[in-house]
Amino acid sequence: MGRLQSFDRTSVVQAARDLFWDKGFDAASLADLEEATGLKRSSIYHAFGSKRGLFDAAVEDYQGTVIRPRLRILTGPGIGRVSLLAYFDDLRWAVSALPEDSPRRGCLLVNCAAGLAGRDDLARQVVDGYRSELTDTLQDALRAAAVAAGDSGPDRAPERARTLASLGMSAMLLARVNAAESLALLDTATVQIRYWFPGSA
Amino acid sequence: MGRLQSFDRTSVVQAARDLFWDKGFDAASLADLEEATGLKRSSIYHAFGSKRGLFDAAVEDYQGTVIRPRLRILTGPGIGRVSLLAYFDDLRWAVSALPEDSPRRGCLLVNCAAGLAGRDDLARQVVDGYRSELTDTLQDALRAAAVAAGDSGPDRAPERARTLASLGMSAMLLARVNAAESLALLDTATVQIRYWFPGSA
DNA sequence: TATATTGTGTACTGAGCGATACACAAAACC
DNA sequence: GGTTTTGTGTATCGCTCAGTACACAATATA
Repeated sequence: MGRLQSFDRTSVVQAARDLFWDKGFDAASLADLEEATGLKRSSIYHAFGSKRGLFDAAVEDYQGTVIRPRLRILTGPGIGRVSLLAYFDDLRWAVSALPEDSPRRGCLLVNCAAGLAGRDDLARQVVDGYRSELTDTLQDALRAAAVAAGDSGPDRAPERARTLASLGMSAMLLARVNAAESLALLDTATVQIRYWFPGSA
Repeated sequence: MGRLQSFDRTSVVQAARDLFWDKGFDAASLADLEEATGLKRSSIYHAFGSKRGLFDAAVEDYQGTVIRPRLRILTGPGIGRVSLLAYFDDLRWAVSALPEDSPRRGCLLVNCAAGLAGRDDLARQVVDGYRSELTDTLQDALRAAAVAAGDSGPDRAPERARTLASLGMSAMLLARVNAAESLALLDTATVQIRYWFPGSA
């Protein structure tokens, strides 16, 4: 054995994550990453191998700490109408709670879709995995809501799931361009859900 | 007077446009631009002032040759249900007609939203202008369709316009990640339109 | 044809990039 | 405590970037 790591890996990865979230992979320089993480580049390269290695770790953290907890709302208690509304409410909170210039505006993976994913197969797979997981989870919740509402008509869940996923992704896309319109898109999602599944609230 | 420009400005701008469309502002280098346009950098700087100047010219061309002609479908003959379906049909054609590795996949402005627009106010304004023009135009067509259908209920045009704009933008976002899913989103839009305004086709 | 004006080609600049070499520091094991 | 193993700091690498200096080419005007 030898010397031990003197930094907390998680907090370093999350500092890098926030920087990538803010500026994207290309625009985040190693100098920026040194400043954000407090590490010298030798330590970064020793621990993560490359800028890309650190980015991949940041994406993994993002999935674990941002994406999955959010998706869990959809599958959690009240799966169906309630969980769908809670999901978009959570998204709405995330967009409106952050200051206009917060580094965490929007979605790291959505930004990635328009950038890295255009020329990097791995990034493309990650983004598409997120998309399909979101759509599938929305679809399950929509089916549960339809069952609870006694809806016995044709299965509209696939197209409704695509519509809701689309509203969520667009809202993330617009979060850094026009926060008010981003919120309007999320409100549109809840309006749709209430329209499909009329209820008390 | 002096020597005359020996190149066709429009074709140069469009070559640059396609490169920016493909790689984005940052990833498109001046060496790439020289190769794509056939111009040496002295000529580029003489004619456009800077890389950004060429980019702005490219965006302007993009709006004039891609965005506006497409929006004109929505306001043109058959405004309402027909024009809405034609619009998404045109978008669908654009996504499916291009080869998997075409430089023109997706939308220059949508890519810009996740990249440049995050740190550049001018780019942000252009992107938001596009968004609002798209939404407004969709809303007009939706109102026309509602009138034609004799729909006298509450005005659902605003939320429907947001939903359709969202589907269009998401489809552009996903065009480079998963073309099949991009098409599925566009199909979802036409399904919605047909659902809102039942008709013969 | 002489001159003024403008476009083009070549060669280069300084700055910033990701990545690395290597000496040194520190902790676990014998 | 000496040795081995591993983390950290400094200094720098080679490269690419956007942008520029300047000579030369070409054409409209006088």
